[in-house]
Amino acid sequence: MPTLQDVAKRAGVSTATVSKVLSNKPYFTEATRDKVMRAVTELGYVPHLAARALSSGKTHIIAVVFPSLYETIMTDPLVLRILEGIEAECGQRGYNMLLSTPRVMDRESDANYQQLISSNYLDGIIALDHIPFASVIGAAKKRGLPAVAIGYRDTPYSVQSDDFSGGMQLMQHVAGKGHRQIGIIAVPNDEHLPVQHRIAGLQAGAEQFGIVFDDLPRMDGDFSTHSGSRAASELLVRNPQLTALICLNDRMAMGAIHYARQVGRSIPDDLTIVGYDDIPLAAAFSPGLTTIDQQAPQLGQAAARMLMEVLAGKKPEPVKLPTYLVVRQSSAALKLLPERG
Amino acid sequence: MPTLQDVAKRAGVSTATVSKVLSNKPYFTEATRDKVMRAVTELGYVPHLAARALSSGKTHIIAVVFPSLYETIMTDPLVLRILEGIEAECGQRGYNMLLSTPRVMDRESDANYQQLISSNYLDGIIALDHIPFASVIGAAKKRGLPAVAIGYRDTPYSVQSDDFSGGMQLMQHVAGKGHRQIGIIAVPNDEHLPVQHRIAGLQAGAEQFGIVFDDLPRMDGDFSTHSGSRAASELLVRNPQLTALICLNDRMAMGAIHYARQVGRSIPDDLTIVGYDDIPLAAAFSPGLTTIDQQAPQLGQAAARMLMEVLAGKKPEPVKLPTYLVVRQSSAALKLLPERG
DNA sequence: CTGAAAGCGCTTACAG
DNA sequence: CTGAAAGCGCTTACAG
Repeated sequence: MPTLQDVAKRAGVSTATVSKVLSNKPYFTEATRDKVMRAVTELGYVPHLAARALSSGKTHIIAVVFPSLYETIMTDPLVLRILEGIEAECGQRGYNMLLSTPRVMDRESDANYQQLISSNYLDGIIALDHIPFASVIGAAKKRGLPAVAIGYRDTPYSVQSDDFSGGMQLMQHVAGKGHRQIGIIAVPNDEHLPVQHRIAGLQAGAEQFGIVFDDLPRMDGDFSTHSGSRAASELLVRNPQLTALICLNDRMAMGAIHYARQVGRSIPDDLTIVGYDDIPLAAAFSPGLTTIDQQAPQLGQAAARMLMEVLAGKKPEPVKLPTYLVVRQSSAALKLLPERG
Repeated sequence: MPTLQDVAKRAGVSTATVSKVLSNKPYFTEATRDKVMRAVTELGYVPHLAARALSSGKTHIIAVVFPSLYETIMTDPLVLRILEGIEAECGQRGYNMLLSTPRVMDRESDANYQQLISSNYLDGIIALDHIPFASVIGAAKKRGLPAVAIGYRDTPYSVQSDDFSGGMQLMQHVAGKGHRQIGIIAVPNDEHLPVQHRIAGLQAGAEQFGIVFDDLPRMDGDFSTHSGSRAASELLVRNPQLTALICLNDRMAMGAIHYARQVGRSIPDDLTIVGYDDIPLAAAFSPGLTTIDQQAPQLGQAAARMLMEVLAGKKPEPVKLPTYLVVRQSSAALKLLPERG
């Protein structure tokens, strides 16, 4: 492989000059540039990134960190959509993304992560920092690594989805359809920061309709479809009067629908079920899932863009992205049942 | 940040010795090792990976390459599952994964990719090399970069799913249920190598049942749910006699089911629909989707393991992973309709 | 506008 | 078993 020295020799200039031309530093004449560029193409020269990294301190690699608590984060379709947004932005700017998925309960995995952020391999990180008791951004900050959090972490640079509004929109939709007997399927508050905000939003929405939120039955899962089925089962068995279930992600909603159908409930005639996230399959599900679009790709893109600004020495403002209610077929107005007796 | 020199000074040895201890080269005394390790922990030393890369030629980074033809590859749940397998293996071995998603029809994106594989940044690559006319592995081989293909590319190192058997299992299941009027929803053969093998498998399966495969109506989509709906619509409008649809991925199958229900067909009573892949949501879908489990995580893991062997100087044999039929509720035996007239 | 030279932080023969 | 020294391929003040 040809080196920068080879290029310099061929172009008849110094390595310093080649370096400056390649990194577009001022100033050199057009003639020099031409000579250099010709040599570059003739030789098929490609910069040695490790060498460049060592001498410049810049690697053009950013890490995308998706910590996981129990199951691997890779089963979550939302992750892919966020990645998509990050990738789009990084690709354009010539940055590469390194994927890191530390399991926060696993000492070895965590040690790997600590190594990585101290290794001078990374120009910065973007972290989906959702787990309350295990901040992945904190460690990066301590090392002085530029970092952007997707979430509610207390860092200078963060992008958030407006989970509070999302929760409120969801409750307003369901309560607005006349439902009062509403079951909540969430995850434990202390495991997921955005869920805390969604719950607060649900609560605010409930108040508007005179519903006492704390009286609504709630069952927590772990975001998996399976846990959604299980939670739905427990809720419905204990509270047969429920006419609607609000699930705080789409996969649990799909699991809930699956269960409800198995026991003969028809969605939405018998039971309204709504989700959160608007993953790609929410539209294809039958019935189509009413849910909250939390703009996952835009979230990723905003985070990447923010990190690029930080790397450029700017001080970008925090970003909060709006959420949108997407109404499909899994929710319907409450049917007035004939009075009993 | 402390350097290796600092460690050497503190431990009272040379940098060469520290380097050897850290990389576990023979030979040094236990006493030396202790001195060095103590200095390492006292100083909180972490190796500078770019420096190490420059002098050793090893980066401990491998690229995972998912080329995409049209839409971003990131919408495919299968991708995440393959990544999961690769990640599991790499994490254990101390390798980091760089994600690269070149759009093969986009010159700039492709140029980025070419740069990356020539940049000395990568110890090797794993590529999902499914697009017939655009080999992503070829470029890597030319650069002498160790590479493992997931797919049918003609390279020394590859792992494949047994798509032929998968196709055959699917057809055997459907034809075995008595269906003869079967519609096929695929993607164009010249866009996806595994699909060519699945089609061949379908054909072989059909023959066993005396079905002339080429007479079966076929409609191609692009793997998206939406295209599945559209393909189902075209097939069913033109061929109302169809009693089963075989779709070559789960997302198109879900789209097909969605459409079929909208026009009043009941699945599976009225129409059998099967998919391929067994993505996580296939089980939660209603009805549960009959499909082929192509062992995506294992595919990724096998590829990563194979690459590690190549990097260790071995010459691993190609791997072909079996497929499994997963029977759920979307397929049923053909009902004998009352004779006409 | 251009170049000589030092230096980034490691690893690796080589000699002892 | 240990160390001195060269070298990996760039970038960056600095001088001119």
